[in-house]
Amino acid sequence: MSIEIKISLNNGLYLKEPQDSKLGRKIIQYSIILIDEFGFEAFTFKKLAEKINSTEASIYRYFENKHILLLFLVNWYWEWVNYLIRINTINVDDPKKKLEIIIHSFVSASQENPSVDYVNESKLHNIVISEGGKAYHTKEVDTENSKGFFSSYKQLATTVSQVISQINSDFKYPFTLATNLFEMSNNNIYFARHLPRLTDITVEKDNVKEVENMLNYFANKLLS
Amino acid sequence: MSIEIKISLNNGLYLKEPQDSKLGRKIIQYSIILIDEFGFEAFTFKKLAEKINSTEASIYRYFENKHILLLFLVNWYWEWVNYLIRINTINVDDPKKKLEIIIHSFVSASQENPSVDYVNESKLHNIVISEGGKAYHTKEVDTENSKGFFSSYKQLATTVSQVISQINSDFKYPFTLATNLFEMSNNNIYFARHLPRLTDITVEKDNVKEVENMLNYFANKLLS
DNA sequence: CATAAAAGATAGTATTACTATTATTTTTTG
DNA sequence: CAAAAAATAATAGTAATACTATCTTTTATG
Repeated sequence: MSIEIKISLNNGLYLKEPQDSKLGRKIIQYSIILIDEFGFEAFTFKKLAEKINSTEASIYRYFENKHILLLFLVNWYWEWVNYLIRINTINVDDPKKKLEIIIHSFVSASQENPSVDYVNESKLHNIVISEGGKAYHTKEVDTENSKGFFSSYKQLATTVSQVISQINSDFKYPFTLATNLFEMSNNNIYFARHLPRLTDITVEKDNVKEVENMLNYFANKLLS
Repeated sequence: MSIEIKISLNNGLYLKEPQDSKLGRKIIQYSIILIDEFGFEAFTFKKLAEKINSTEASIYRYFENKHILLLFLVNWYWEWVNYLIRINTINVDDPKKKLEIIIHSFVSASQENPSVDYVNESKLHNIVISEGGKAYHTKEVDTENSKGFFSSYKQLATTVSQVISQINSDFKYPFTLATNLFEMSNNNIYFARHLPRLTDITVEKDNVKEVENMLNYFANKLLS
């Protein structure tokens, strides 16, 4: 026996709930592995089908197309970070301490005792870092937004913005700072790995301590 | 007679210099229009060829594929911003004033008296806002980086980081702040237009004054 | 065990992202 | 200005992608 958490997502993100069947969970599990390995552009349902010994048609019964699948994964990640923040800030009253926990969740959600066996949180974090922006940088962003496909990100931004306002109620840009801390975290990890001349920080292996320090410094300075 | 500026880019970005021929310039001009209109994913060389009454094969003589063409356009934009900063900060000694000019260039490079007739700077800025990240979020980033395909962005980051260090030589994150001001500018304009709950600012028409104020506030606070 | 639902097998289509070849037009330059 | 060279256009073709449709087999459930 074990405690299971199931992250529930906007039901427009799938045609059939993938978390409720064996095949569905395999689609999630191996899409993460393949997108991480080949990148989103080179990832296809055909390759995924081969990998899991299934067929393209079967995958299409779960997800409309690979873009919606990416949205599903990115939403899963946003919900996961939301969840981590919630449980790790229980009984924490000091908003400054809360923001530290939030920042810690941003940089290393991947290392937080993974509890869903079909999701490799570390690889999923890498996907969010490398491909996450593609989830909302499309021509369909407005229709998708109206269907609620970004509500988990908004929820995250709202939670963080509230903590920011608790720290400094005069601060004029709580949402901007909230999303920026998240984007900056992913961006600077990416830059450190691939375009190091665009950042000051270094990331060795999965040691993101420098990013965490940097984000804390920015947040403290801006809210002082 | 008129003064012409020609922005020269890394020659790995094209097979044949498009700025030197009529067809090449049409490719640049209409690819900007079409990518802005349809988005990068739906943009194809076939559609572009039809639009300019040419053929796919002819376009392929200039650019290896549409991804390299996007890189070309984004690099053109980076160089353009570099150029704007250079000319607008001549004879400006105060680094704080310089940074204000830099921020102004980030938010409204599009409105700065365009001088290359085959480039619609406003649409190009929209492409950078909506699709710019895709230029470096690919599996080929490391090879492309080694070919110098991101040197214009690095150049921009270096210039800005130097001004930042002039303002406050103790500031530990000049590159991070430099790239972040740029990314934050584009990101928040995008959010204001499509996902307004993720930002505090509003952008009406092309009035990006609020973004400019916000970036100045962030920069001043961080460097004080 | 009957029935429905899920998954697999197979086939097929339109579009995309190219490459190759030849013909025609435009530009260069001697 | 004519010849040669270069650029472009026209056409055709291929492999892969992103699907859709249909039918059969397997698995779950009451």
